[in-house]
Amino acid sequence: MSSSSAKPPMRDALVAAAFQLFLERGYEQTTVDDIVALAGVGRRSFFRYFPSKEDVVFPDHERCLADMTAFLAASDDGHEPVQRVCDAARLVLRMYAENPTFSVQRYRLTKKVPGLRAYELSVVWRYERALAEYLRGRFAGRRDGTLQADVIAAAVVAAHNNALRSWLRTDGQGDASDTVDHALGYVQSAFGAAPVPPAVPLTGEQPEDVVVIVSRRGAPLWRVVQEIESALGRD
Amino acid sequence: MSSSSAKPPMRDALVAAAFQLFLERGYEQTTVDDIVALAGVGRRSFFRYFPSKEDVVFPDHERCLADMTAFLAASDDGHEPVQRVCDAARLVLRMYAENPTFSVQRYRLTKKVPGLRAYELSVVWRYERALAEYLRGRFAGRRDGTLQADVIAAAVVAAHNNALRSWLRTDGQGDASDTVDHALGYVQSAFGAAPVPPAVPLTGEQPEDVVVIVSRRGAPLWRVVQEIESALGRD
DNA sequence: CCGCGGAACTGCACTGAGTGCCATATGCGC
DNA sequence: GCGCATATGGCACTCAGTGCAGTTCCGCGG
Repeated sequence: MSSSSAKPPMRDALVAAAFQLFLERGYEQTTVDDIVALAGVGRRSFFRYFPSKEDVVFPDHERCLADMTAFLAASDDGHEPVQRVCDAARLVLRMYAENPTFSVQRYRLTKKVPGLRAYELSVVWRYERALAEYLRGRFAGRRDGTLQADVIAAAVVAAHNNALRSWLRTDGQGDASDTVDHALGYVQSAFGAAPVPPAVPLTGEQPEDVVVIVSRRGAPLWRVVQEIESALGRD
Repeated sequence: MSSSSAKPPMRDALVAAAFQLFLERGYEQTTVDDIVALAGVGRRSFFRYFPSKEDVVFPDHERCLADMTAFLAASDDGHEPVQRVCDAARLVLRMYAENPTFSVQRYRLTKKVPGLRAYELSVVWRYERALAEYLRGRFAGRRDGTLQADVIAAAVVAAHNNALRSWLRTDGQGDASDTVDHALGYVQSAFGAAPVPPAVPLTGEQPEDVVVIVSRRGAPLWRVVQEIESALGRD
């Protein structure tokens, strides 16, 4: 809370002016000079707040990435790693959900402008790296630890983005959390691992190629899957 | 083979001149004027062959992406989808393996220059989209088909990149295929690969809060999950 | 009230990427 | 030779981004 708690109103004015122009005349048709003219400030000030023209479209991702890094750094061994990175991804969703209309406007922009899509990729990549680095640490001893970390981080980000986009396509109606929970649940069911009071796998006297698993109705899916995996003797 | 089989020597000369300068003085310290001066051509010609300065670093990705798209388009229902996208990813690896020293030089460049990393991301993203689009088509009827397509595509790309990078870090020694096969094997084991006879959900006379699912030992995990979901009556 | 130092802001000139337009060359069929 | 298409070169322009110097604003001690 030391570095960036004070809000410069100029920053917000620049963002507002920029989006107004982007929406009415397009991103590439708007020059930085146009933005600063509308905001009534000097051109040089723009680049003091935003290192590039693209940055004004993602004004809060720097802070969000810092939040995510802090969140992951505050983890301990009690946290299930996959669960933890899913929760970290939810931080990003929360940021989007805080300003639905702004997020939807930005979504429409990035969907149309290739340059902004490319920039968004580099932003998302930094989230993904943060998740992967955390997982690498947690999977340190494991065989193929870095491989698993990279793959799981990519899967979490992909699931998150899939859900986020489908929410954005609905103009921010409905509950974004539900969509994302469902998508992340799929990832957890694929890679799942979780510290949980167990469902009970019962392997009775069955024909050799079948396994019977009994689980609670209403139990979370990933938990059921975990039981299946161990009952099937997977690692 | 119609569009781009004839190779303009000028293109290759530009790439050679560019990399010579990039390696001896760095990417950002080299201007396009420097490159065209060394290659002995006009500045305007550079931008005829490469839409941007970054493109000269990835001269063959456009062709490779086209190859991948064609490869996926030539698929039929006999191909197991996950297997197929893994094979498509191997096409990219093959391109890298064709010129190990060039690939290693480029890797060192992209590792150091943020602008090139960002550009590489947008290249990789297009591969990922190609894989995801293919999977979306194959998963068309399936519940959460697009979600699964996006996640699996991301996982395949992440695994491929993980293996590719570790190979590049060894200066291109050893067999890249082995590394990538292993990495992709991990993804296939997580998302299942083989086409399998269906599992049979049996809901007998159980106490009300339990469900019994019988599945084949060795069935792919996603298949089991599907059975579970429908047996639990989820939507 | 005055001066003073620092921080925020502005203006200006400069580099370099990328584009549009037109001129020129080179090749080829006739 | 001519006409024509294509490849290339030259030039001027826009715009993003940077370095530098000047200015305004504000708090603070005298």
